[in-house]
Amino acid sequence: MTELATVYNPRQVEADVYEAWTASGAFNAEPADERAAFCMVIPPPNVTAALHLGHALNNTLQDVLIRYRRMCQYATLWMPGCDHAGIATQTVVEKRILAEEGKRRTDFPRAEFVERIQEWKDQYEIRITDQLKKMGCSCDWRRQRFTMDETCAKAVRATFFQLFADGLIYRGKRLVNWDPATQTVLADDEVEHQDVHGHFWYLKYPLVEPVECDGKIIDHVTVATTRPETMLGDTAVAMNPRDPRAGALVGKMVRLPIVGRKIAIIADEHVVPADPESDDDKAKFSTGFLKVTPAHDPDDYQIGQRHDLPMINIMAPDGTISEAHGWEDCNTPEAQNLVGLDRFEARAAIVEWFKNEKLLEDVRDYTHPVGHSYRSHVPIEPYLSDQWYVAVKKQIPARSDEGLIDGTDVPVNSLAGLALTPLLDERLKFTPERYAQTYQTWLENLRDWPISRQLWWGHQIPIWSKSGGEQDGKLATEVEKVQSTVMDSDDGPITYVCVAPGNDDIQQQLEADGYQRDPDVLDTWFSSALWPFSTLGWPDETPEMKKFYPGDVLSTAREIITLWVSRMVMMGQYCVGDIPFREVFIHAMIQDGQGRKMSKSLGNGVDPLEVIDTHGADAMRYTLVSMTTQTQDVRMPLAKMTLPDGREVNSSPKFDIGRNLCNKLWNASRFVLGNLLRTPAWGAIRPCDNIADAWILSRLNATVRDATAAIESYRFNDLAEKFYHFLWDDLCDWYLEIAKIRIAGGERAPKAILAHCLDVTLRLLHPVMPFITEAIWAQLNKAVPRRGPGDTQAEEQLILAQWPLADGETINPPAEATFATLQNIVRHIRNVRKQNNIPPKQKVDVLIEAIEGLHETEIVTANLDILKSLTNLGQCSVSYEEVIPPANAAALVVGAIKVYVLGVVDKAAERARLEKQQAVLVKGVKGVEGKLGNEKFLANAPANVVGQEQKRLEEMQRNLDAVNKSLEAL
RNA sequence: GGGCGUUUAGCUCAGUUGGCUAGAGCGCUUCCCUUACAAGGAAGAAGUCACAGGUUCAAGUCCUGUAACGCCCA
Repeated sequence: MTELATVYNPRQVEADVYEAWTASGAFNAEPADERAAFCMVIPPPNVTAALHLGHALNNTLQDVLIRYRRMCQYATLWMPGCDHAGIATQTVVEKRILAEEGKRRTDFPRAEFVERIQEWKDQYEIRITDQLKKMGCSCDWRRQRFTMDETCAKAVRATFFQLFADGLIYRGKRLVNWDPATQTVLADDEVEHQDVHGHFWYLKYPLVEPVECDGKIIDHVTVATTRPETMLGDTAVAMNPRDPRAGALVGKMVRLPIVGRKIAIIADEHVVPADPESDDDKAKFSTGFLKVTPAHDPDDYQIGQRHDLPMINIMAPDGTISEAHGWEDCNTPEAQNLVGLDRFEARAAIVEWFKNEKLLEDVRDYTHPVGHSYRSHVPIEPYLSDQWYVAVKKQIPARSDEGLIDGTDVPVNSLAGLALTPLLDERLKFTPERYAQTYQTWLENLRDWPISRQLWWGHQIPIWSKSGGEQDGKLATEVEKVQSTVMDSDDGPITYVCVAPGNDDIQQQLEADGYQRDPDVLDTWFSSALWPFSTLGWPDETPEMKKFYPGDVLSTAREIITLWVSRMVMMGQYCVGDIPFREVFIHAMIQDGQGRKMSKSLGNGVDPLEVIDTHGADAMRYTLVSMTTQTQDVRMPLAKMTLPDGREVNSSPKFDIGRNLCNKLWNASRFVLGNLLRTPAWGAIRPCDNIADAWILSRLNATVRDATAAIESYRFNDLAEKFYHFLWDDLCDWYLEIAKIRIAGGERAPKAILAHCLDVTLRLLHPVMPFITEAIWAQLNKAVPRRGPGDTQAEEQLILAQWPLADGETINPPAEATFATLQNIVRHIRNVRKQNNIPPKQKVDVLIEAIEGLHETEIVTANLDILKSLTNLGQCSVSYEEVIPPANAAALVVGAIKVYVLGVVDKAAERARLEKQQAVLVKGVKGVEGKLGNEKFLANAPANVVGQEQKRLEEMQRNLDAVNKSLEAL
């Protein structure tokens, strides 16, 4: 077989094979296909950056699933595409333009800047697509989508309009997670909590009039705070009503330093009384008095709501102190001095002021978690801001059931309820199951979803507004195209109009009438949530929607369960009326060799294309699949490797596993292909007649059975392990070696068995290792187009071939047990040879003592040639009489068979070998005897376990006797 | 603070409903370039299953607690 090189070279194979798949349309999904559908959507990678190893893992697993289903003859669709990733992409491009051109976003007209981001997107979309293709991903590329393309945009507009019409979208002034660096609001889950080493500052607030309390005159109260700068916006001081001082103090007034504002002392349960001995930091550091800043702290906001306190915003959106955003009593010179300072500068200045005024009572170190922007990494500022929200726990109009989901405050017919119900009904399943809890807890505690983002890159919010409350008559007539509402604001009533997609004329009319479009864009997850059906053409009733929705499986990482999975289910239910997938598979996170997240800043990232360069795509895929266990993290020790072209890249020796397996498969195939001349038809052979044939076919079918079960239950590592073991240990180490001997002896049956085994192996490995298997398949088709039961013509392309079906009748445990006897004899003889330092090339003679008529005996006598060849024997005779152990012979016992290896001269070595065995056996016998002597064991253990132990004891005893005899004979 | 995960051979990890004389790959030792493969073959060595209790005839596996590391949520 000269056509195949002795070492597998993926570079020579991968591009051509991928091209062949594309050319034959193997990836294409057709809605008219009458077979059952199987559909997955790719979790759209962000166009922000190229794919990393985590993407490689996720997309490999998806490709395994889709290829498996394709081979099971489903009408498969794997929908590809990318996500515009609003804030991330805009930030990256802004940084780059600033670095390269020294220009800021605001130096460009909006359309022009968006155009620049678009260029970035185009470039990375191509790069990402290329990466996926190199990995072998079998997506239907004709259908590739982008979350901001026209099709997806239409779905976004339609969904937004429907939500608006249902009253589920509202504008609210709320405390939001504000990122002063990127100047946008973030959702709760976009905030990362990090421990920060900070301080508690103890500030004295003077009472307007001193108060007598417990016989002492009090002229001030002391509040403890980690954020002194917010004191400018304080509108109360709160204390716990059970505090003994509450009677004297609640209702009294305090004069706020710097500002001079008079604020009241109020009573609220939320305040933790001071307790220096407490383990709880809140009590330990508390003074019993809490400054209340409703506009700058979520807890204070709640207190403000309860006590109807004013909310004073003292900051500008960029995080500087400002009197222009709701702070009206900024009159004192001290306060004016602070205006314009950054929040952290203001903090220092205020602490300094308190110190100088002798109003700083104490400073204590304090480490506490602080929310940071997942994007800019600056501390989040709780900020009062107007934003659009989606009401997630509001009853959806025109839906009859108004109850709550048991044990929650989630209405069945709210968006959260729509996402939660399928999980509780078990229509939606997570693998591993534990992640269902994450999903459920999230939804049960869900708060309204802020969807506006102060960005330019994204879906601009389709709302036009004009101040004034007069309802335009025109607007009320066409409710299918236009919906409007009037809301109050600080500046009086404002009319908001939402326009359905495809009504440019109405939009133009509105703008002519003085309406202005909201400049903000939608949260990226809004469009991502629609991905499973926007990509299929919803809201139009396309053939794709009919055929492929709902989809089947979503494969993704755990950190995305709340951000994305929950919202897809929510919107799928709301928009289409069904869940977007039945199963969610959550894969592990790949860490580096030290258990750290892979990241650019640590320099421990791995580019899948570089792994493909060092090891090949199939090797990468196999290794990733074999690492996919049910745990949540896997480690990938990294190593620098040098490519033939001199580039030094990050890769990992772990990928050697896959590369070695590819090479093994390649060479085993070379051997098989080189031995297929005059292969008999399957119908012409009798595989049951030969123990090795019966054995390998049993192993083959058991492997098919186990591998299928593994893939069906997402046990990817199991899948990998099963076929690895079959290919390497069973097929190559044993069957191939035996086939060599038999073929050399003129037998032709092994050729048919080999062809069939290779055929099924290729099918089995194909989803994981598509390139190499497809390449070998083509060669096998040339050599033996008909192979295996039925002798039918093999499919032209492996990618479209039938997944193998395990034939239960061929799985043959007795044959496997019998073959194991042969294997054991071989292993024992080899062991004796090695332990006695017999050179590999030196033949040794063997005398076998067997009991006539036993099945084992027949098998051994029928396969003496194989035995001789596998262990390099000279003479090999069989005796049915008891043999007197010859001198210089090593004795072995395998079941009822005794083997004497003759002429073993190294007495010391042989004694060592026997004594070691003896020790193991003595220990084993003791252990089992103990068990069998225990009445409770006999009474309680199931009969088969007891029987098994008895059998084991007999066998060990027999072996021990033989070893003892041999030792004596020495 | 709440939830989750991990701890098994030098390294990376398996170990389904308890039945184990605890497995794999890499690495290690010894031998072999045998006409599929040295990215290979053969034979080996190597583990107090984190720790402490408990349940059971039987615990790596179940229960309780402890410790270390990590992740998510507040």
